[in-house]
Amino acid sequence: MKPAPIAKAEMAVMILLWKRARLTAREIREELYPDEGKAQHGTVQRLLQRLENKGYVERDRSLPVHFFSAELSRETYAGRQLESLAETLTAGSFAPLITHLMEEKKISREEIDRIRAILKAGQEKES
Amino acid sequence: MKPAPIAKAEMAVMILLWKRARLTAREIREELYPDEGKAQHGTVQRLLQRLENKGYVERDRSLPVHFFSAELSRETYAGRQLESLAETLTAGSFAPLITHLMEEKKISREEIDRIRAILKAGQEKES
DNA sequence: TATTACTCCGACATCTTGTCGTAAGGGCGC
DNA sequence: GCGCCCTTACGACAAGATGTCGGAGTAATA
Repeated sequence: MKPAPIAKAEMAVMILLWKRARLTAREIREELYPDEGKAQHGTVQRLLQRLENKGYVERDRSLPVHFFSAELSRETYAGRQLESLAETLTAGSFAPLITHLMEEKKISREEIDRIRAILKAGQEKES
Repeated sequence: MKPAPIAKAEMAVMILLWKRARLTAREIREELYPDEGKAQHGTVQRLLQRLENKGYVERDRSLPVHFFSAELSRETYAGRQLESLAETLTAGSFAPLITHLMEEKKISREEIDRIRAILKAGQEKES
């Protein structure tokens, strides 16, 4: 069972929910479709429903007006994507990915410092 | 213009071409569809054509039987995917992605060592 | 009760994807 | 030249994903 993908419009909803949790459908609609033209209510409800089915969004039904929160954290999602990327491209290892980013100078000096610190800390805790 | 995605069957072709360059359509078909049932020739040609249109595969037409090679390198593709991932999820920075991998122990000790070495080398060359 | 707001879900149009079938062309042996 | 085989080029299509509405049902509110 590979993880269900998150489509473009769905991702917009997730990103919103990662920023501010416990939103109503109305709030989400106002954020995503500020034009406020037609009845995009249904659209947002649909997206939320699909995300709920995928288990990525949690719906609080205790009130007639539901509240929505992200069930899948941004970190978990990012991790899964990275793993899947590494799996298809580099037999599951991450070093080659980072190597290329380094060579292309896509990582800033500050980023490198931070990552090194993270790795060092993680390694020391292991021992 | 966002980079055109590589679909599943197309990816299989790319992975093959990343392994061994300059293949004919026939060789690719034999590799991907060993069943050798019907006329999947057309399928492979289609995939190759689409990949060529996307600029990911190069076609050598100098002989009546064409030779195909990957135009997009695995590394470049991986880099783009990582960047796009970082862009949507972490405002373009990579440290949070790696942080989570560390916490989830998804990176082996050996990987960490290798990555640290890479980062260190890159940093020193910079100075 | 009339109004308003919300949820639920069927329905579609559009795209993408994987797949075939077939037309067209080139080389080769007869 | 003719037929045969292999290849390329490409139209077509079914299935699935996606984004979007609209309308039915329902609950609170006036």
